[in-house]
Amino acid sequence: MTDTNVRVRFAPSPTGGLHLGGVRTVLYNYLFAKQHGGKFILRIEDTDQSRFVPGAEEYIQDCLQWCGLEPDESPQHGGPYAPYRQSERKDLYRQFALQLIDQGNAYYAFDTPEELDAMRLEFKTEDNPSPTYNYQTRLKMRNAETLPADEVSRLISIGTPYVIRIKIPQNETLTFIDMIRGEVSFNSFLVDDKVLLKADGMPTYHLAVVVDDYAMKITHAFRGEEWLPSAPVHILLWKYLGWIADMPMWAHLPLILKPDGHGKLSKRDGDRMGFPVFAMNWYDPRSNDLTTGFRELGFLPEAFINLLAVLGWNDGSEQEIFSIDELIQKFSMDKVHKGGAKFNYEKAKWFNHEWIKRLPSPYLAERVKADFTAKGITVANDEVLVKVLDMIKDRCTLLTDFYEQGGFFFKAPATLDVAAIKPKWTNDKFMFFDILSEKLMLIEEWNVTAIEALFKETATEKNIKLGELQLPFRVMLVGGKFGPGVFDIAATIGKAETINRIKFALTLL
RNA sequence: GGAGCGUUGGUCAAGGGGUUAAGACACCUCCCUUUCACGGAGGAAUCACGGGUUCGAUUCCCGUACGCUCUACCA
Repeated sequence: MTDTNVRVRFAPSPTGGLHLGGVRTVLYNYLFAKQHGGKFILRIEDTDQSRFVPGAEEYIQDCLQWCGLEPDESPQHGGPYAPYRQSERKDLYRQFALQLIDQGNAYYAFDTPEELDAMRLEFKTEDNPSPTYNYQTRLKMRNAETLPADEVSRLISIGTPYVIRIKIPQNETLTFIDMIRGEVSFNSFLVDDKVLLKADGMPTYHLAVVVDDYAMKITHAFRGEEWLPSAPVHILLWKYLGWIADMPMWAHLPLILKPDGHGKLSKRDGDRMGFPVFAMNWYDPRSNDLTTGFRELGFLPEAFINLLAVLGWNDGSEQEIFSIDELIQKFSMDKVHKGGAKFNYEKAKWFNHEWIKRLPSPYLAERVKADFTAKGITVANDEVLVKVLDMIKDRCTLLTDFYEQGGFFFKAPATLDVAAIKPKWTNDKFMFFDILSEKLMLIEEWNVTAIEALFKETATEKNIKLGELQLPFRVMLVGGKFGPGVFDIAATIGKAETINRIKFALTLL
């Protein structure tokens, strides 16, 4: 399966946070490249200067790094086909637009935005609510198809703003093989004369993607399903530019849908329903909005990758948990679903839980420590932290849960759930714990068996059922009704701390 | 409106002419556990609808419905 010629790319435009669907596209690109021993390229499609957002490009690179999906060639690291930022390749595109004009496959157009609006309004009917610039309407517009040649030259020479549009043939069937959907075909009569080169001299996506995919020797192009309708434009471009033999294989990925209702999943849905949509925290410098990401919410990159991989793909077996290496080995585009999938946050969390359970605690400790520190807990001894993580892993779904589930090992609980024990509290129980704290003092070998034995022995002496005492003991040490075995907790926090917590609790009861 | 794409339990999905139509998440019941979890056992689908083709269709073909995407000098 090795084909070192394989070259794929992720080509985002740097306009904001990196969406789930974007990361999945990256992932599929990455898996495909690695599987074939090829190259994965990051190319920044920043041809729309009005949508430029400072920091967005760096943010994308950081996300890829966090996910472990680092490109072989990128703006940051360079590569044999640099530059990898379309704004820096600006001059390249014009010559091909001009070539298309020479060949009669494109033409100059001088219509102002207002004139275009007027056209759309004029031709708008009930049957055709969105008229396009096409073989019919172009005859009624101001362009090189309707103006005499000398007028066109004159307009250009006096600096009239113009665009270059592709001249779509009137009736041609355009077909290609999609790696996921099989044969897909379109008739050109419904395709419009897309702008190739904008008035500011920048190419549109359509021109740039074809020129760059060719220039960068891209062999396979994976993108979201929303691009399917513009495929015929791209096919025509590959053809007109004379590169059709080098056109990449395409795969149009199914969309990730809203959990409720229908439609593409958006950042808004996440805000609305309380789950992340972006890979990492994204701070928008224009609106001052901070959007929480999967990373900051406590997701492991391993789990994030895993859940994205199986959102629309599976290997046909019952396996659901895949490491990146397994994915590289097993991923295959023809097993990608055709239909979109609704995003399910509950299931997403389940994947994280599974990964927490599987990953070794020392590894987890590295990722949990910072959260502990930020929340005011200092871990003096890493070994203790690892031991604690071993004990509480099963009850942590997100990395941030470790604080809730394990904080009391390092710091006495700030509040005790006394309401949980008060109703059944008796003076005998008070006496029990009072005596217990004295006796615990005398234990020489502080370990689970010693503590448990002493606890039972004292309970028998006081003639109280063990079950009646364990819950209060737990609340004293933990603060609430949760956590691993009480005696394990006592053993871990140490003699002095255990006694202190009992004594303090007794003052509240 | 048009075009393209899609449609297996609430969700993710396996399967694909003859099956008891896998599995997972969520939910419910029970077991384990004198905490909370983990773990274990159960529980739900006339495979969107209508026509064909066929001895037989969830699976193939054609329609219909529904949904989504696109229909910008945005990607």
